[in-house]
Amino acid sequence: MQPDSISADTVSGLRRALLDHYDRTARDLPWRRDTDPYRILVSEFMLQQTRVETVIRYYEPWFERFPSIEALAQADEDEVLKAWEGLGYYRRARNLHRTAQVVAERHEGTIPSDPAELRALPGVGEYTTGAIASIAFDVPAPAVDGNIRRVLARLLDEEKPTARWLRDVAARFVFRHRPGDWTQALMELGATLCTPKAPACNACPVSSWCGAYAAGTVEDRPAPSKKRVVPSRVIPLAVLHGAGEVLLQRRPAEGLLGGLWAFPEPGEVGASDFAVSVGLEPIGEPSILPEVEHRFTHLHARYVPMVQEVDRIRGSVKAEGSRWVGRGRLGDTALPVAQRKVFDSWLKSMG
DNA sequence: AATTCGGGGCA
DNA sequence: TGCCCAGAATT
Repeated sequence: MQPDSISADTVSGLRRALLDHYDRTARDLPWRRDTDPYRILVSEFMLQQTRVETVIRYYEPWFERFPSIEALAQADEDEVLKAWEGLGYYRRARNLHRTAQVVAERHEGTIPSDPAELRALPGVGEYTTGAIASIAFDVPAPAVDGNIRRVLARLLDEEKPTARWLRDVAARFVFRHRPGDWTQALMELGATLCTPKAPACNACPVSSWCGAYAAGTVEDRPAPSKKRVVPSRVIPLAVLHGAGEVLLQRRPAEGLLGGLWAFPEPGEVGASDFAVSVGLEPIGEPSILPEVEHRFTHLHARYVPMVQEVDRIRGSVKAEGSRWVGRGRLGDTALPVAQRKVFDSWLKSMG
């Protein structure tokens, strides 16, 4: 169905029914307590491709560390990544940090309400622009996330909603009187009733306006994307330790787990040879810790930790961006989940 | 338009 | 195991 073929009566009836339902049943989420732009900004960054239940554990602690956007702008990147540890998509954390700095330097510390200025901030895309503008500032800007995409595709019985189509439909549906609540009402519907599988159409407040419901195609809207084969990779890790500490290395800023700390990946080289290559003197024979399997979205990794004790007195590391950490001395070292498992496994092996 | 970015929860 | 989640940036 084309966006411009939606009647005005349909739009207004649908909006009223959905907002009434939202007013009665909206979940009490931490970022719905107020519309402080900094709190909304942080919530939208954290919620990118991440479930509400996951974000809740990180949300309030974030503001204890970084109570204001100025505090965030002045924080060290290590501390920012540590607060983000385990949340994934770590570029978001670095972008949020940079956004805070841009706001401090170019907007006098005030988050802009203008969509064009929001869109120019690092890590703020089309969706986040509309979400922040509407929720924090009551600007009637459309926003389309995964939930809203599904809801709109079903309402208009559209099998393959393109980005253009979604923009047009969302813009047509924007509610000028309550832009933020409207954005959230659509997302809430997708998260609670209009779910990908087994949607609760019998409980849906807008089923009488739903094209897919009328056509009996709800489960097929939108059409599933074609699946890709996820490659598997064996990744050896060098667990070099001495004096009760183990060597970690900062990963490059770009690419997988960028900016986080991890065990070095020696490639084809053995653990003892690798130790020598970074200026360390091996002590005794290398050993192996249990494999750690980890499934990234686009990669299935099998980490093979190769342990090698080294001399901490006679040698010193030549590798860039490395640090020694021991039991309970991780400090602001942000470790990815799989690396944390290897670290804990090493601790256990040391007694 | 297609890829690359984490991690967790659930059928 | 497969799927998807309050997506953005890059190509």
